[in-house]
Amino acid sequence: MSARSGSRLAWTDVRDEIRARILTRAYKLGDKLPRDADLAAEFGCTRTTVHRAMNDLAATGLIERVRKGGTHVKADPVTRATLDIPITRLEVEALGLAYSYRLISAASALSPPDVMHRFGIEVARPMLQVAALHLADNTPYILENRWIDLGTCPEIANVDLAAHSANEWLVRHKPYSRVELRFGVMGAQGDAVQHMGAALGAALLVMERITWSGDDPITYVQSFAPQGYQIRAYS
Amino acid sequence: MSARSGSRLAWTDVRDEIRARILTRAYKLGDKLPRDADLAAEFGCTRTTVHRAMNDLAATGLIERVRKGGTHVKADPVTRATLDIPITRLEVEALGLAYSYRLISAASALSPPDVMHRFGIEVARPMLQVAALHLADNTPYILENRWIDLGTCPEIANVDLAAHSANEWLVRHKPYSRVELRFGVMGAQGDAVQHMGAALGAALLVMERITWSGDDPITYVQSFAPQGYQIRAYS
DNA sequence: AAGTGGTCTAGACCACCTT
DNA sequence: AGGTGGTCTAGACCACTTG
Repeated sequence: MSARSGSRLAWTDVRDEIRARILTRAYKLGDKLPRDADLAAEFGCTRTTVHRAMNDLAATGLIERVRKGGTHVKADPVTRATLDIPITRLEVEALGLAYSYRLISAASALSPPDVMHRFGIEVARPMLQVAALHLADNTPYILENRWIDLGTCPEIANVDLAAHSANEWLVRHKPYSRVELRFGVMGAQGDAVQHMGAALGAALLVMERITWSGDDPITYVQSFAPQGYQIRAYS
Repeated sequence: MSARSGSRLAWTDVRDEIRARILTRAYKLGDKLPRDADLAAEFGCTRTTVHRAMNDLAATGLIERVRKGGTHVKADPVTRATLDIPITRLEVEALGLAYSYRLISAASALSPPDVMHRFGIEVARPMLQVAALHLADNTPYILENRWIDLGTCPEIANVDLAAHSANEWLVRHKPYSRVELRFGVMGAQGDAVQHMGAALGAALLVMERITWSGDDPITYVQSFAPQGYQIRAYS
């Protein structure tokens, strides 16, 4: 146990000790762990403290907890990590590069089937479609093709999208309650070739972001980044 | 407030109410929120319950908490999401496809500088380099180029890597305490062309995974996936 | 039906950071 | 220096799910 003797036991100490037992295989994959109450007795702390430690381990995907079923070390561990995506302008500036932004087009239209599918809606809704290019030191950084729900977000119609990116405006003015991200890859074609100066077929990272406020669609963005762009996640 | 009248207030109700106030901009970006104790009084619950609700919101990146400084709605929100990456075999099988695996090469070597850099170590260590191909319905699914630390993980030398993928063996036998992931993109070349049957320059998703047990390196993998491969994250 | 984790209260003390 | 969030205890009740 890593707690300094004399000091009270912290929940992180309990967590680290349990994790250590799993790492050293004192508890093996699939094993059932003692009940919270028994661990609390062993560690000389409250069940609440053990509970918090176990909760943290469950959140990282190392263990699984089921009422009455008890706590088990996961038999098929998954690699779980957390991903932070800042506002694109801040991301560029954090790299020490000069940010600029160019509006390509903005037009109202009913949501096409693929966009409806992403949002999980059955009926087409009026949306604003915005294409824009983010640049770093005048080099294309991210090309985005975005759909914004005009029902959920009517204010966007009055925003000067040539001056402020929809990315930044939405993040600052329309907090979401749920988000889904998808990452993939494709060869450059069409707009990407035209606006990013990419060679036809050049490798592009494709990033899709879908956000909702409750069950209401906010925005769906398809972003394209050239080779060299990197996304980081950590545990 | 969404709690059924008569029932006790749950921490999720408090969280949802606070979140709703942020979404509706009753609390604006950058605003300071009331002290936990005041919110507890308003909601008629304990400070502990408010604390748990606020902690959850802080974990999703919506608010920021500082001792003595109080709780603020984040002024520069980030899109935060969680990513799960299963064992590759299970991922393929979950798609309803037939999984197979082919060992390409395995050889001991001292860690080269780029690998040391990924692990954040200064001194070269003996490692096992393993190249392997995962297939789905006999089509190349993921090509991986892996380095395994023989100091942290000597047992790997006795594993029949032609029969079991290092991916699965490590995940099952060497739980990590920390992981870092990176995603990028590149055009196919060298091994990718040779082993995946990719056209030269074809877009490939590059996924790097670095794991540690405490401060000890476990493995560094560079994985390549062809167009069509997709990674999902959610909040 | 019963056992296990999940949550809430009430109170206390602590640690950290801002003022 | 003082206020705020962070944590721990002790006890109770609840909810889910398994045997």
